[in-house]
Amino acid sequence: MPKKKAKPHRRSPCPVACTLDILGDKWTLIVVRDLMLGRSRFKEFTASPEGIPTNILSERLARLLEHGIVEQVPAEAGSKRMGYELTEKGLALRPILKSMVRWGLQWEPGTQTGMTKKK
Amino acid sequence: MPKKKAKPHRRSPCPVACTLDILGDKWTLIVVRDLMLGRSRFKEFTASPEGIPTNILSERLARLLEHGIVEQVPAEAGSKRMGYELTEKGLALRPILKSMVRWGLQWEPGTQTGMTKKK
DNA sequence: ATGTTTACTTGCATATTGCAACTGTTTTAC
DNA sequence: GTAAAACAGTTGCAATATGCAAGTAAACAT
Repeated sequence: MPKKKAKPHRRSPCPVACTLDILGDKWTLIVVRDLMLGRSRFKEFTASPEGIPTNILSERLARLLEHGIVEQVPAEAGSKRMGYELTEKGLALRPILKSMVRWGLQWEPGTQTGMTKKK
Repeated sequence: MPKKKAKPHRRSPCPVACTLDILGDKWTLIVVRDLMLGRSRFKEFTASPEGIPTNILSERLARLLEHGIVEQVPAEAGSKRMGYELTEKGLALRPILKSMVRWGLQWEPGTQTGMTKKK
């Protein structure tokens, strides 16, 4: 077997459950956040302060590709190396991220924005 | 040791990361969804179509209590049994849930609301 | 051509999940 | 009041996922 079949497991038709089937873990939305901030290369994601392990990053990017949330594009014009960027479906996650930012800032003391500057 | 110290582990001061430290898994927001729909008893949560295992539910409710997202109230007036309900902090999660509902409905075919009726 | 950076993969120890069975209370029925 | 049923979990264990370090191969820079 060259490839394992993707799990078509959807726990229920509830849109919340379905969204969590795709994004419901500790790391996926961190990657999406970085993508929203303009990161696109593998190395850039690993450089974020949360320190995502490379095997996890690799697996999450593959899943996001599979679900059409990110796509691969040449990292630089004419380069063979690839970067990742959000599709329209991925960009549509912005309200979720935004509401999480608001909730965190309001209810979890010590949180703050701006430590994940682009450079 | 009567009790294990709660993990004060916050991966970074980012509000997204912090929110995910608390809610970032497959089940927690399902429980919050049920609480928003008016569920409050242990049995009611296990009755949802996703079928949360009882040990997971137990652990998640404990964590939500710990973070002040839910509180315990007598299930019925004068009853010894307790139910759970959202605090103000918990109710403040509504925008997150709402944006997940919207995203799921728009981008994941086959999702629908209304299958989790109160009774 | 050689060395460095990038983008991963692999192996393995540890932690988390999921399942089923079991336990102690509380409530309901008689 | 007593017995049975329902409720709210806990416990044990197998399966899966995570986290870490080390390794590898292609791309790029010199």
